[in-house]
Amino acid sequence: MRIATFNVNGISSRLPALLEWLEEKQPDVACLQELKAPQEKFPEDAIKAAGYQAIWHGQKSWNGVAILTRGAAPIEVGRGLPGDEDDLQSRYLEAAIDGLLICCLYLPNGNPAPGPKFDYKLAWFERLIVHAAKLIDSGAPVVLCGDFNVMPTELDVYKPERWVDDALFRPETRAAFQRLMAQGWCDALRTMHPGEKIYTFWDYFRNAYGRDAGLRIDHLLLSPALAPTLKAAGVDRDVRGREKPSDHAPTWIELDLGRTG
DNA sequence: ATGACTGATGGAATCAGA
Repeated sequence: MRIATFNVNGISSRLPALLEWLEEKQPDVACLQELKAPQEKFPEDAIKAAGYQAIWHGQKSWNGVAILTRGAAPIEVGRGLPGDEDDLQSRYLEAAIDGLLICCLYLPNGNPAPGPKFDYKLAWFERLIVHAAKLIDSGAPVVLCGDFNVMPTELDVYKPERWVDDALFRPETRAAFQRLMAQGWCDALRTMHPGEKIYTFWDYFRNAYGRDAGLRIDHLLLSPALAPTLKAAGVDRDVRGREKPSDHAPTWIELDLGRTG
């Protein structure tokens, strides 16, 4: 089973690129972030015509997440990250698919830091850590994936010294990510490619893609029950080099679910 | 160190992204 995460940076303007990629790679599951569209503006018909069923949580102007499936329909089990009734931002969606629990997230950017946006990022992170602990404890096969807006280590940044004060790389942010990982999650990309330079995002500024000035901020984390099924992982880098691209590239894993028994 | 680009909104200029 192939599962991908892709921050599309606006599903309306990215629709042609998204459909091209879906047709090409045919992932079984695609988690999307930054729809930047209200609930009623999700291009449901075009997605259906491409062979996918979808659930989504839209929001006007910003945020927005979706889960697409090619086989069985996604069964929604959660909308919005638990822990703060007043948080109205559309950043979390959870679905049961083929016996797996797929969690699609868009963690806040948090810049400028310090400041209220950074505080929101860290608070959101704490809620995620609490929720993720429950998922781990359940023993269920879980994929926790999306745009985490965190570079976990220096290897994940083209020029670490320039990012130390940035919300995506500050010590507090990296520490939060480490605490999440300490629950027992498997960072699929890093596990399959230890020590390798892998990026999932390149800024639109200054020809960042051409210079390979990238960041690894989109992640797929596997619960212990699923980690042994990991067969392959990668980034569809070329998608970032096409016409009207998102600033993120699709990032994916391949699971061999036959091995779960 | 910043924001050279891009998208959404709304119909120009501003916010947000990372």
